[in-house]
Amino acid sequence: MTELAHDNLDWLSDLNPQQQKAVVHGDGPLLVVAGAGSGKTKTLAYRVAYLIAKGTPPERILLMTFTRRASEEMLKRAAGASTCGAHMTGSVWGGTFHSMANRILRMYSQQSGLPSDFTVMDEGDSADLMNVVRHELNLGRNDKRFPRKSTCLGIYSRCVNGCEMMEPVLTKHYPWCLEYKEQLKALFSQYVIRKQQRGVLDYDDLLLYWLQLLSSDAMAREIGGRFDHVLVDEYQDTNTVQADILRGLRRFNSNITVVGDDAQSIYSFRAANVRNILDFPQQFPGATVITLEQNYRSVEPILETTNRLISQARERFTKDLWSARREGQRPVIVTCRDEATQDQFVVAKILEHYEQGIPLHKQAVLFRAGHLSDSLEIELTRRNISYHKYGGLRFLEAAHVKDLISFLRVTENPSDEIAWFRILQMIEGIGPATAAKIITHVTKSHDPRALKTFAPPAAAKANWTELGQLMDDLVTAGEGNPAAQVQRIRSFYDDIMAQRYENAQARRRDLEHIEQVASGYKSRRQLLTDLTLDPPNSTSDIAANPLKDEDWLVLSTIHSAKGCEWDVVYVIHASDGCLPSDMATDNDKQIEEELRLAYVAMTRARNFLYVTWPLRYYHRWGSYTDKHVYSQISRFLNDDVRASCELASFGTSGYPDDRSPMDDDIVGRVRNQINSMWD
DNA sequence: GATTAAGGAATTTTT
DNA sequence: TTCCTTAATC
Repeated sequence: MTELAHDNLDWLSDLNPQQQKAVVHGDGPLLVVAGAGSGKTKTLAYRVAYLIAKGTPPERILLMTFTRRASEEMLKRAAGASTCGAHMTGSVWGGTFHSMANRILRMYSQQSGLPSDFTVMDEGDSADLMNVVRHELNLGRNDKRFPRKSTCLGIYSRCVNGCEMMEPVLTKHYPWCLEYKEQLKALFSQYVIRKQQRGVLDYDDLLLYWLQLLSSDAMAREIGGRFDHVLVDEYQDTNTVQADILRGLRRFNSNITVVGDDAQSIYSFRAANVRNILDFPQQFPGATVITLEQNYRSVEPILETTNRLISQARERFTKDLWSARREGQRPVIVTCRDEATQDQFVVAKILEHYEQGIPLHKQAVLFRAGHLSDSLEIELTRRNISYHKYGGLRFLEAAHVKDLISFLRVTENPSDEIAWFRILQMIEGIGPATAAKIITHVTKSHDPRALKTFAPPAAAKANWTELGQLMDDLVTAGEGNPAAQVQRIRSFYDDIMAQRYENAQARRRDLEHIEQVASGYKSRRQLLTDLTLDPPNSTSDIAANPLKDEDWLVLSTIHSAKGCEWDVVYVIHASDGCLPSDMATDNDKQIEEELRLAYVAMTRARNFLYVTWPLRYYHRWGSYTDKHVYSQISRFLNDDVRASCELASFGTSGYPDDRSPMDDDIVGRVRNQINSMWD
């Protein structure tokens, strides 16, 4: 490493030999297979710092991560590690695939055939638009079994993200929809046209348009040529379109670094494809593969258990991980009498560790699905233990929040019909039919102020002028100062909200939070983009900061816990049916993903790991009886795994049974290719 | 054409 | 229980 010495790269000595090799890798494709807790973030951060130190201008580096927070975190570490400083890493292109697509498509909107003011729909809006089109096409009129809107969108999304035809997608994932194949094709084809007419994109379109743009040599040269190095984190969770985008970006330069762990691939429901990481060496010929196997996170006994757990998987890159942290408590598997007992156990342990000096925010409770923490949350509230919940039902999906945002959206893009629908239906006396008429009227002039020139039905007169005035004010306010616009909207919307929904007080607080968030933005467009592409993932994230220095416990879905670590981890509801989820036991592939999910959950623990499962589940509805079913322990906690753990029970007597731009043609081509997918 | 009432179906993970 | 669609009424 003579080279390092004369460049004063002393800070590299922080790394182990494998990490160092990855960091100083020269040109050409590089795959870093990084086991859980093996210093993956550090390695990627240091590589960014190294590239900059070696003279790559930061704005010529593209760093793609799973969340924006992850990229901010990484760049902060890069700045801290090296001598290059924060001012350098500040200009690295960092973010998610979707936010990067948004940025690129804004720059090249003309070449993509998109209006410059296009807006991005979230999933709910996309499903609503799908539904509008479905009714217009008269599909499944009197057919109760026609797939529901979210299922339709799910099928569409799978086809797009997995680059697969309808037939195999339906056969594999939606066999009960096979008989609707032709109707779905017609629906999707019209859905695509409708989005183009309205200047809206769904999540999938962001990737799809980006990929199509790169299919032209000229654009691939132009866009790919902006970056000397492309780095991708969590590569095991990318889908086929994303892998194709990377290949498109690297057609004329092979500097690409991907980091991931095939044992932690947990997003196949979003069409993520483990093959991307397994086949990387074939897809990018000449790739160097480096494996990181030393775990810095967990104590040895925890690692012993998680190694045994993941050994049940069939195809893997990674070998077993080893830890230098020898001493430690073995994981504890706790059988509880029922859910309430499980809550009692978890709370008691949390307090016990807290007394021992581990603050709440260094402890986390993990679970498979958002609702599985409902009863625990009630218990925590009762005991006055504050917590932040990540994942599960999201803030932006609440009706009143979507209502408010709709006003911003139509101001930004007056053709956004789903947003208009929401707004217009709020007005007393306007239903779907009148709303549709108004939308046609407003869309014609592409100006929200055109509302005033529409004669409303008599029943709607009262609020009509007020709404017109609001739209006037919003247009006049222009691009800037979105917080003031939110405030103006609230003055109109507050009464409507109070009338339409219950607990207006709580909802009002939500809207205040939005205003607070908006105050951090200079442009309305940027605010809207971030709200849809990078939504706050904990309700308390967006809360004003009165509780800022208070200590809080973390509750999280396993998916949202990816990449995190805590001193103490509680994995609750480790019973068959919850983990693996009943919804995902149709085939081996799904079950194997559930296994990886269990692995991700358990490898988040540094010092203490508790895996709990309730023996009885009471029926949720029909609380008048005490009917219950017995559950069995998760099939993943087999004899081998259990042999490495302590077994305990709580509230039960004894341990139960085991059974337990250059190319004018691009515009047309992109459009044609996207449209022809459904012919 | 809008609103409300009643009946029926379903129930994960997230950009 | 909740969400969503459909049918009946205003």
